[in-house]
Order: sequence, then structure tokens, then C-alpha cells
Amino acid sequence: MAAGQRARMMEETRAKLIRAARRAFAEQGYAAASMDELTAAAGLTRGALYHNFGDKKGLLRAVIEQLDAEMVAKARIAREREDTPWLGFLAECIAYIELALEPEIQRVVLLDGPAVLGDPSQWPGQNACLQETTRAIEALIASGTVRPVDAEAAARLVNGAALNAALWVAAAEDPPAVLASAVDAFRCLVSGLLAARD
Amino acid sequence: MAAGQRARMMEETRAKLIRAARRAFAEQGYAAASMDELTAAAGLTRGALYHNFGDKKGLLRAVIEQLDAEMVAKARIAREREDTPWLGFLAECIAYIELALEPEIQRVVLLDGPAVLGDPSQWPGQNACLQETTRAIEALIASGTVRPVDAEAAARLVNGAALNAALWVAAAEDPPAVLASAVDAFRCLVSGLLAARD
DNA sequence: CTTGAACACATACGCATTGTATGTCAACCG
DNA sequence: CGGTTGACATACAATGCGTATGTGTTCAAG
Repeated sequence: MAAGQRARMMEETRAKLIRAARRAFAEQGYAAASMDELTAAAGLTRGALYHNFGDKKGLLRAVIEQLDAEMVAKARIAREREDTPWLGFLAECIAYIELALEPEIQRVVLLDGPAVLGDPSQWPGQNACLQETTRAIEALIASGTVRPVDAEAAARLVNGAALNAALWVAAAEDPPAVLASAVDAFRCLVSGLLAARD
Repeated sequence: MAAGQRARMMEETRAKLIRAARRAFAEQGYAAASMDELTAAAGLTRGALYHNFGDKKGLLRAVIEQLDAEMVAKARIAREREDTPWLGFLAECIAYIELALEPEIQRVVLLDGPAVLGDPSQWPGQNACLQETTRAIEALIASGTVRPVDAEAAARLVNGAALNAALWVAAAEDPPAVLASAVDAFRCLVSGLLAARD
């Protein structure tokens, strides 16, 4: 077996573990997920886990990193579909709200992640979503579209609002209807950032 | 011993357990807190715990209920110090941000609470903070101060923004400075709810 | 006054789960 | 070809939760 093959196999076991972990963490929550079951479902044992990720938290970190990257990619697409920077920003935020409706993202990234790993802004990964939003706001401020505020602060506020809205929508009886009013209120709220109201 | 005494003693043991739990959960987090140590610190055993609260989650519920009540009380005071309903609302929200800086509230109510018990809006307790904010917004809408949006949605968004701001501030190197810019951005953001910008 | 039922809590046990320590087998290297 | 390293499996020890059971005290009925 060639040297490259070993590295590729290692990546494959990591991928298998992460895949199994995404399912387990999403369905049962981080605390209730058993590493024995999880690794068995991936056709491995806990040995592979501790070898590759150090501990249970390490696996969670890897899972979140992957989910975070997927979220950024989808939000970016939503943003780039719009014509103006401001509309792009709005679309990106609303995309976050809708993304957070997926149980996988909600349970793993929004609920268990902060509880187990601490504040998202301190993650090593480190929360590409927030960075993306911050940069978008910085650009909007530079162009005079948005009032001059601390971009990172605004990003944290907006992201927090979006995530909380998603939690609410997901737990509602009629998610589509609630989503509509959440998005409506969200548009209203973020218009406060605008230099000149539309 | 009189009949009333027994009930009072029972309340006292509940109070002792909740007091110990507040410390343990705040300092070590819910998952890492040992029920054996916790109850021993209160001068009791796990027997008392399971008799009074059912299980570990039950104790967490009780702790959160108490913290939630304290938060509402403090926020209400901040609101009533202001002259107009809108300024009162602002003061209430900012009070939430500052309250969330306390490790006890942050760790227990904002991080572990949602992760263990699920979305706050579904709590039986049931998140008096949110109800308070919702009612305030309803009043502001009725008086024409705030644009007509779904009050609950707006409350969730605003609360989410505030809580996230607090997480960010608490983890920052220079909390006072970051708090200032967070509050600044927050004022800017919520002005979007106003019917007529000030 | 005695007896027994209810209650608040303590003790004892079983089960599950995590992290580590050790073992194994194949791949590389001198 | 023997030794070492690396990736993973297995075995072990420790801890913690929930429950089942025990104990002493209070109240009520006979």
C-alpha cells in the first residue's frame, strides 16, 4: 500500500466518524449520544475515535466545523443572488434563519455547541458565519448604506436574533406561518441599521 | 412538630438544594456538576434530590425558574425608571444584556438551559423574560410607537440579540468597552422597530 | 396509648458511559 | 529481514445517574 493511501484511509475513517456523529448528535443530542453506538454505526470502535479526535468534544468540534462551512456556503449563494449589497445582506440573514430550521444545525450548532464548547466567537473553527456577516456589515458601512456602528457588534446582534428566531420557528406548531412573521419582524428590525430608511 | 413545620422544612431543603445547584451549575456547568457533591454541599444526599425534583433536569428547571424570576424583577425596575414606554423598553433590553453578563445567568440560563431543556419558549416556567418583552412590545404597537409586527416574533428577535451580545461581551478581553459598543449597536438595531425614527 | 400508614430522606445497587492503558497487526525503514 | 511506528481494537478502571429499598419520625385512627 502506498504512502498516500494510508493518509486517504485515515481521512476516510475521520469522515465516517463525522458522518455518524452528525446523525447521532442531531437525533439524540450531544449528551445522550453514546460513543460506543456511534462508532459501531460507523463500523469502527471507540479506539478510532480517541485516536483521531482526542475525545468526545473533539468530535463535536469537527462536526460543527463541517456544518458551519456548509452554512456559510449556502448563505453566500443566497447573498450573491441579490442585486444590491443591502438586499444581499438581508437574504443572507434570512438564509441563516431558514438554515437553522434544520434539526442537525439547530441541535448541534446552536444548542449543544455553545453549551459544550462555550461562546461561538471563541471557537477555533471559528464560526465562519459570524465572520462572513461581520465583513458584509463592514462593507455596508463603508458604502454609507449602514450607520457607523461596530460591525462585529452588529453582526453578533443580527446573528443572535436570527438564531433565536429559528429556534422559535422550529418549535412552533405551524412553522411556515411563524417563519413568515419572524422574517417580517426581522426585516423591520434590521432596517434600524440603515443610514436612510427605505 | 406541627403540620406546618413539616411543609416549611421541606421548602427549606428545596431551597438548600437549589442554592447549592446554582453554585455548582454556574461554576462547573450542568453536565460536569455531580449530584453527589452538590447534595453533600447542601448537607443532604441524592435521596432528597430525587424526592423533591424527580431528576437532575428537574433541579435545573427549578434553578432556572428562580433565576428567570430574578431577571424579570431587575429588568422591570430598569424599565420603570424611565419616563416613556419606549425608553423603558430600551432600558429593559439593555438590562437583560447586562444581566446576562453574570456567569450564573449566562452559564445556566443561556447555555445549559436551552441545550438540556430545549427551546426556552417551550419551558413550563415559562420564561417570564420573553413574556415580559412581548407584552411591552404589544403596548408599544398599540400606542403607535412601534410598527405593526408580530409582537412575539419581535420579542424573540430582540431577546436573542441581547443574549448573544451578552455572550460576546462576557467572553471579551475588555468587557466594559465591548459592552458599550454592543449597547450602541443594539440601540441602532431596535430603532428599526420604531414607526417614526427619532 | 398503641399501632400503622404516610412521608421525607438516606442507603445500596445496577447499569451505562467515558477515558485510558494495553494489545495487535500491517506498513515502512535501515 | 528485524525493529519501529502508526492506526486502530480490546480490556480495564472510574464515575455518575436513576431506582429500589431501608429507616426514622409524624400524624391519625382505634
